[in-house]
Amino acid sequence: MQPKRNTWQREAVRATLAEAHGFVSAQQLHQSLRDGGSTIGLATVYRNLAGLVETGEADSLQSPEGENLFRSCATQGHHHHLICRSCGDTRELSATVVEEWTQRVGAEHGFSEIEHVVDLFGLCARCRAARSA
Amino acid sequence: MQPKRNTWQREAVRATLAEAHGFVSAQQLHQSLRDGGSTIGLATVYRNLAGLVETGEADSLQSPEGENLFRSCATQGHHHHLICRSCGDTRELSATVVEEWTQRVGAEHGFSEIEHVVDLFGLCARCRAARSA
DNA sequence: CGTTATAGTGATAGCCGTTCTCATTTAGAA
DNA sequence: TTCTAAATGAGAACGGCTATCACTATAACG
Ligand SMILES: [Mn+2]
Ligand SMILES: [Mn+2]
Ligand SMILES: [Zn+2]
Ligand SMILES: [Zn+2]
Repeated sequence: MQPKRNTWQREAVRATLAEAHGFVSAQQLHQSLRDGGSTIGLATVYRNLAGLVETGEADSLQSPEGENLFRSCATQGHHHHLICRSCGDTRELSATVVEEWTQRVGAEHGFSEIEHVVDLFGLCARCRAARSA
Repeated sequence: MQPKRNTWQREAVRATLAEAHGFVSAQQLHQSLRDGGSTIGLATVYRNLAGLVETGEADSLQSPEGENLFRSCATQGHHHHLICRSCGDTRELSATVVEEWTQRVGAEHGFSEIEHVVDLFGLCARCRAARSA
């Protein structure tokens, strides 16, 4: 395995991702960085986000619209998310019942190498209040 | 609500979708139609697929690669899928435990209007056998 | 230290799935 | 049959993302 060099770009992506409240897109992150005066390129943001996902430092998921979103999660291992589709506020979830269900269903149908992505999108209490105001 | 006209294009999409074994993309469906001698346009395929999804005649989901896939499902109401990522073979699933978990987690965090998409991708027994052969 | 090999960067072109535009066609009511 | 607007389809446009490649700068090495 080739050594990973430490660049200020990667550190900037890491830091800005950590500051974000919820899941953000690569483009949003890039814009935040540029707004903060950085000259980082968009391709570099994509590359470093992919790298952070690979090492497990960041999580990624598809939005319902098909865009890839990223987050620096507190939980280390496999977990799920409850995400406010309005403000992006995110709660990390563990779901033993879902894991078990996945395994059982896969076995029942003779499937292996089951991949499951279970992320919930909803409207948080704060955003619901703001909407009805 | 404006009346829906019956076109041979819509019927062709419906029929070809019904013939497909598993989930297919709009482009795949378009290609199948053209291969069968149809002169239907790609935009029309997209439009009619969207229409069929709206009326519940077809299901749609995102592949892990982000492409939208469509299927004419036997089950009418809300359900989930177990899909072979190699041959596309699809099993329809009901998942009471997942529904309950979704509701409970949403309530616990004060979220409403929870949207959950739970589709499992795996490798079916037949494809697993073929791979090791 | 300075030198150097090369991983990393970034402007930009390209890719691919999807949607939009708009002139033309056609379903279906009258 | 006539008529109107829903539907179509070729192609342009869009948006997210990846590939390209000349250039930069990290960090190993002397
Ligand atoms: Mn899980
Ligand atoms: Mn469900
Ligand atoms: Zn919110
Ligand atoms: Zn299979």
